[in-house]
Amino acid sequence: MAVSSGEEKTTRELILDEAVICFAERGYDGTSLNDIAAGVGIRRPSLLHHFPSKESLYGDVFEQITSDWLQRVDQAVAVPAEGWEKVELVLRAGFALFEDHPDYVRLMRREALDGGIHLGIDLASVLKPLFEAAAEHLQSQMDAGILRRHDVRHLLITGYGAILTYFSDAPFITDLLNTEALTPGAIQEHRDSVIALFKSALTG
Amino acid sequence: MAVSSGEEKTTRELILDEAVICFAERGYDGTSLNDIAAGVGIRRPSLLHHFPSKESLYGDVFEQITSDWLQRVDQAVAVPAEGWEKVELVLRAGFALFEDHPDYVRLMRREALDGGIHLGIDLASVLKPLFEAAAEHLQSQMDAGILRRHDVRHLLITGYGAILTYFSDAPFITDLLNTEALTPGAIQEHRDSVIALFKSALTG
DNA sequence: AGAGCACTACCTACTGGTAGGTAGACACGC
DNA sequence: GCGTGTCTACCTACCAGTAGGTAGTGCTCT
Repeated sequence: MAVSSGEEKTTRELILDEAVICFAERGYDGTSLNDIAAGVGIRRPSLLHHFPSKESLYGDVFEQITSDWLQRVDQAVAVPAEGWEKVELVLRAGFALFEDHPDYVRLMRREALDGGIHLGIDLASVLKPLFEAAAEHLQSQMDAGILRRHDVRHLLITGYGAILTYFSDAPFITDLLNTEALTPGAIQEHRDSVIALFKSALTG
Repeated sequence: MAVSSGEEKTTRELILDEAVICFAERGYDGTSLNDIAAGVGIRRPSLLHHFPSKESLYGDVFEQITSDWLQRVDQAVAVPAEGWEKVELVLRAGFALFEDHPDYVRLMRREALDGGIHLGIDLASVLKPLFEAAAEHLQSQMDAGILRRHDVRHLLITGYGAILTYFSDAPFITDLLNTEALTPGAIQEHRDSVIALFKSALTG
């Protein structure tokens, strides 16, 4: 074959990509190694040449996702802003992140659904520092009178639920709205709706 | 055995109860008929004497849940009230329903996650009439100037996500809050937080 | 006797994982 | 140049274990 101008993905990367899709779509138990291997175009034993076990493959998938995730959250949080503007920026960043990676969302949701710890993965320990940082920031803004008072932790959980659900339950919401939920336009509508809701609660 | 004073549950009912727990906890693929049978205290073939297949058992579980659900929703909606009061009543009814049956919530969430249609179950078609009725009611209240204007459908989806998530992701949220999420006190706190959020958006 | 219910024993299909082998790429001493 | 050894990446064939489901037996209660 002629030398390609673009870089080629390694088989390992192809497996990880396919695994994300399968695990997000059908869950850990609903996905067989045969499914993933077939998606890549190899046999199961060849897949197990790259990953020692199904569990370790799942662990690697999860690690990749969380690192992508945390990286983008850090970027979003680093933007200098105050009060409601900052909250809106973070909300928008959350929507942008999920819009780019709807599969990640469904996988995270499945993990949250299966409990704090599943296959050695402790979702809460990864997200807790972010949660606490956000809570303390919001609380200080409320104490300073910049934002209206609320129970910050429950407010954050409500925000988490409101955003995550739209993406994780997208197929269901598509049926409910009679519109494809994951089109940029539909996402934008929901985003603006959520932002308006929180704005009315936190400002004024 | 001596005649018990209370009525005894049939084996079929015991199986359904155990199946709800197992399917909610570990999902359809993660639950084996052996798990359910063991929980009831019988063997798998005995279970299959009462239900022709795993799929039909799941279907019956789901049907029981949705009928319980719709019944209680009808009760809640029937209460005469107007404007914000009505909204608050429905929100409270939703929390009460989920608090009584946290397993139902996780099962529904798994169903929503697996897509609108899974094993012949069409979740959206069951919930859509409710969704539409709620949307039209809210819209008419907004048109009459009783409630502040919002995109009602997106608002409803946000409410759905905010309430459902707290229960479906309870184990995860327990870790996040350092408090058992499903205690009456914790649920009440979250309920009040959600109600305050929507009140600030819909009134004033 | 017959219906209902639970049992043991068994089936096939498929799971994650292993064993062993092969084809090609690369480096080496001669 | 050329064999030799080693490495990677894939394959087929197979393993033990478990899944859902079936057949047939026997107990118990009416």
